Parts: sequence; C-alpha cells; structure tokens
Amino acid sequence: MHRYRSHTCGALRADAIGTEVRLSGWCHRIRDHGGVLFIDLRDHYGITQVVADPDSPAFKVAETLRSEWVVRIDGKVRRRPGGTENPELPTGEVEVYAREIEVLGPAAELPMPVFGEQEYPEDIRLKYRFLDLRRERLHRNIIKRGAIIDSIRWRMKEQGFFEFQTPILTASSPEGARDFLVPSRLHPGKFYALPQAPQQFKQLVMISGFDRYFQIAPCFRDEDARADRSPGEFYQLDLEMSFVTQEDVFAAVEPVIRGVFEEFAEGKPVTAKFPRIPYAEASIKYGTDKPDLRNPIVICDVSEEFNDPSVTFNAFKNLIKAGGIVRAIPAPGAAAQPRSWFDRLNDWARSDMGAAGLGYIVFNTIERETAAGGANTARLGAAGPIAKFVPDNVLRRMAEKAGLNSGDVLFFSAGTEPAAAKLAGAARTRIGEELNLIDKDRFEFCWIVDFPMYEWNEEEKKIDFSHNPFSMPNMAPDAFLALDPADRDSILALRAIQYDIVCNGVELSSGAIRNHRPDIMKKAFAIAGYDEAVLEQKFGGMLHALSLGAPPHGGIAPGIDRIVMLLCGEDNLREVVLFPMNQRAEDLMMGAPSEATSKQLRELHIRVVKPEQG
RNA sequence: GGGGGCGUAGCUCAGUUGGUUAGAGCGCUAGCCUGUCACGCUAGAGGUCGCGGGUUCGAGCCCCGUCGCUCCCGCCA
Repeated sequence: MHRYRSHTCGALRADAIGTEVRLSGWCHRIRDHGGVLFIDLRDHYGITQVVADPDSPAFKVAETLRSEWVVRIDGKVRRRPGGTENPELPTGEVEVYAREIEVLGPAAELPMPVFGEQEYPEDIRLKYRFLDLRRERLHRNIIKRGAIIDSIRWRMKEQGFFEFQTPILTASSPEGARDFLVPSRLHPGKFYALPQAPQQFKQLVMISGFDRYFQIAPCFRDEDARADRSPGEFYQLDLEMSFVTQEDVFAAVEPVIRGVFEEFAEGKPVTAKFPRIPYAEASIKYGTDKPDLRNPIVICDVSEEFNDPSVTFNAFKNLIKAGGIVRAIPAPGAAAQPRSWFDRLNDWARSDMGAAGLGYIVFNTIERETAAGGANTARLGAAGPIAKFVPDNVLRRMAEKAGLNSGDVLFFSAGTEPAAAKLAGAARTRIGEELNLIDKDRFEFCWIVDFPMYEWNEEEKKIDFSHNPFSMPNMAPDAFLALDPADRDSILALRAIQYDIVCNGVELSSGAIRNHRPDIMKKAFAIAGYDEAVLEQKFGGMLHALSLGAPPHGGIAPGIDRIVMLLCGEDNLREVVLFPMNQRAEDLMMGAPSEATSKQLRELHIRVVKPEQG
C-alpha cells in the first residue's frame, strides 16, 4: 500500500464498501461524542467521514486530534447506518472505520479557522494566506483560474496563435505607468525595468515574421492599487497579429473571450455578439468608457432643452453659456421614492462627487392621447425643485428624449463636459443599483471603439497622447503627415484605431492597430511635442525595427485576473490571485518588500537615502 | 499626496446619556455524552478597549494627535 494514501478524500463511494483503505488529509471538523468520534478528513479532492469508537485501536490517538492536524488514517470502508447518510457529500453514503491513525503534521491553535464561512480581516487573511487557501471558496477560485487559463491557451492555439516568452528584465516601455526598476550589478548606475506589458516585444515578434503571438504575460506597474487593480503585478492575455485590420482582431478575440465566458459562466447568459460603441457615444449614454450594460439606464444630453428661451432655470443656463452641458439620467419608477431618497442622492453628489448637486424632475404623469385630428398631445404632471422653471412643452421634449414613462424621474448633471459626464455616469450606476435595475446574473460585453488619439492637457497647455502612443491614427497617412500641429481642433478630433473590451462595467482589455510606419510615428510624437531626439533616445530600437520591413499589425491584451474575477463572481482581485499583496504593495506572508543587506547594496552600487520623517 | 469607513478576547461582533467588576457567539482548555455532520451539555482560561495625550470626580464612549487596515480620488489600460 502507498505510504500515504490508497484513495483521496473525495474518492470513496458505495462500491468501495468492505475494502481496506488508507487516507491522508486535514482534520476539517471533529465531533467527539465520547463513545463515538467523527473526523471529517479533508484534502484537495473532498471530505470523507472517519469514525472511531472505543473498540478501535485508533481511538486513543483519535481523541488527541485537533482541527487542521494532518493525519494518515487506515481503516475499512463501511456503509453508514441507515438514516445517517449525508446527501451533501459525494462520499456521504460511506465512512471509514479507523484502525490506525498516524499524525503527519500537528497544528497549533489557528489564527483563522479553516472551517466555516466566517469573514476575516484582510491583513489576517493575507498573512495566513495558506490557511485562507485551504478554505473552499478561495481554493475553488484558484482552481477555476487555472482551468480558465488552460481554456484560453487551447482556444488561442486553435486559432493559430503561438505562445512566446518575452524578457522580464528589460528596459522601460512607453505605457505611461511608473516602472519597477532593478539595479544592474555589472553596470553601475544603470537599471533594468520590469515590463509594464510586453508591448514592444510582441511588436518585434511581428516584425520577426511570426504572424500570430500570444502569451499569458506577467506585467508590472508601480502604481497604487484598487479593488480591480492589483498592486505591482498582474497577468494579461497578450496577443498580436500581423496583416490585420481592427475587424480581424475582433474576429480573433471575440470568440475566445465569449467561449471562455460561456464555458465558465455556469449558465449565466453571455453577450452573443459584442456591440460596438464609439467612445463619444459611450461618454454621453453611460458617462464612462467602461459602461455596465446590465444597467438599462441611458443618459441623454438636454443642454439644448435647458437653453430654450422659455426655460427660466438660470443655474443651468449660465453653465451652458459658459460652455457647459446638462446631462439627464432617467430613473425608472423613482417617483415612488420618498423625499429622503432624493436628498441622499443629492448629498452623495455633493460630498462624494464634489458636484454642486443633483437636480431632478419627477414626471408623475405622462399621458399620450391621440386627439381627433391625429396630433399627439400629452398631459404632464411634473414636480420637484426644478420643474416650475421648465414649461410643459420643454418637459415633454425631455421626457421623449429620455424615453420616460409616468412615474419616472429625470436627474440632471450639469457642468463642464467631462465633469457632467462623469457625474452622470456615477449617478447612472448608483441609481441603477438603488432601484435594483441591474441583473447580476449575466455577462454584458461591448467593444468601445474610436478612442481619441490626443487630448488637451489644460494644466500644461499642450496636446498629449490620450492613450497608447503606439496606436495608428485613423486617418489616411498622407493627410496625417500633412496635419498642422497648430490646428488643435483637427488634432483633437482625430481618432486612433484603438479599442477596449468591457464586461459588466469592468475594462477587460485594450488594444490597437499599431503604428508601424516610422514617418507616421515621428509625426505622431511631434504633434504631442516630442522632438525626434527624444523619440530616438527612448524608442530608437523600435523605430529602427519598424524601418526595416514591418508588417501592419495589431493586437489586444485582456486582463486575466479581471476575467477570472468576473467568472468567479468576485469583486476584488485578491480573491482570484494565489498570493496577492495588500493595498500598500506588501506581501504580509513573505515580508516583502524587505531591506537589502549592505553587501547586496554595495554590489549594486546603491546607497539608500530614506525620506525625512514628518 | 488627498478623502471616507473601520479598529473592543485568537476570530466575528455587542457595549444605552460618560457611571460599579467590559459582554455574547465561534475558537481554545478540562469534564460528560455511542450516530454526529455548524453535534449537544457543564465548567474554565483568555482584554494595555490600536497607540499617545487631553477634558472630567469618573472615558471603551467626548476632544486632539498618531498608527494600522480597507474603499475611493489622484495615478494607472
């Protein structure tokens, strides 16, 4: 018999009754009835009930066992007595009557029990991650993560992609985030950077003629964490294709993503064909470039309506005169909400969003009647602090624009375009949640397309790249090369061939058709105010490669951790990462980061200068 | 860098208007219990109320500061 086990703790069924078996695992739960003692023995595969009574030679040892001790148990499989079967367990028909117990690894008192569904503070969970990982939910998430990555791999390979491994120790890349630096021993004063993404490498793979690249790629960024943004490191499904248009990338990626989601969504519906929403449209309708399409609320612009001469609401009129806008957020059925609900939303807008407020009009009745002549008339009953400043005909226009029904409420977000859109987007999310309009049990995807190539940096009064500087501008090359850098309007109106995949309000990935022409690249950087020397110094190698026969190419890089997070139904990446860091980018279990020894620092030619206290 | 929330037993939490000796459940220790599967029953141990200062006759509770965790903004595909 094997030293540790003949079966796993999830293996035994009725057909094993009568056989001698050997199991090893953790004492999940022990129930001592004095005369008879039950041990739920747990391993990766499941739980099997072990029984010992005073007739068993193992009884004495069994009485000393405690939670989470690791033991080996020899015994005979027997059918549980009638009426004591446990239908909750796959092994619930049988039990093992213990003949011999060997303690393989005793456990001290646990800082955090493994058994049960109790929640624990993050720092304790992270410090004792190995205990947390024994628990069912995290254990299942990590296994699911592996299965998802397997599925992604075969789906990619099936589409003719090859997996490559790119360097971890490399040079700084142009993603725009802060780099993690690694000091060089051989080159005093010089540093490697960990890749923020294998962006340049995958483009070089295309220039090398490999045609279809992918990698489950570790990426490193020294930026502050969020619930959906791991500190330090994360994984991307990084992919790149040669001789492709945006359509080709969509056609390659969408089936992989949809397929993976359908495979692991446990029956929840997945968008059949991802709709494409231009960036500008998403900004108006959803107030964000990562809309949650499970939320049925659609924002509309009502600047024109509020600017109507018959409207006397000057707070908005003045804003519009100063170049601002007004967005309307419909809240279906919200007329039934108490006054305090509206006040709370208004308080939220003021305190959390730093807005002047969230005005609203309650549309109590909107009755459309077809008059004898065939013309539509409608009776309106509107209420709320703003209603009296807006005449009926304008109210009617707003109601129609926003698609309102009787009993709906229209909230208003006013201000500069970005601020008003952002508040409207946040209000849309909040109202959708409060009114319970969001069906959590589905995966709603979309592509966001037509991102602006540049944006105006108000602080520095200059034009910046708005996203990835390596994207191809969506303009005929000759026209682009002829652009006047001073023609700010044309430049800010320019789109890049760049796209995002969004699912349930989570940005899953972003990609682009790359700029593979050095002349266009130089022009693109010149528009953003980089002279050729800077470009040459920072991306000289890349430029050179592009000048020696580069195929048109493009790709995308969906975030693995976020995909797994969505499919596990979690709202924090830590629940799907094996050994995550805390929000301050510390590994509480391993004690990272830690100080280096003076010998290490000497070898690296590094002197540490700590920030002054206070 | 900024804002919000939280911090009381190993863990999850309660703690009234500032008032005697700070409680419960789980866990732990001991005892009892022969069919449980969140077993049950009895008893016990376990506390610098995050830390420091202040107000007060008296502070877990009020004030100031500080530290830690977390969520968000900034930042970041």
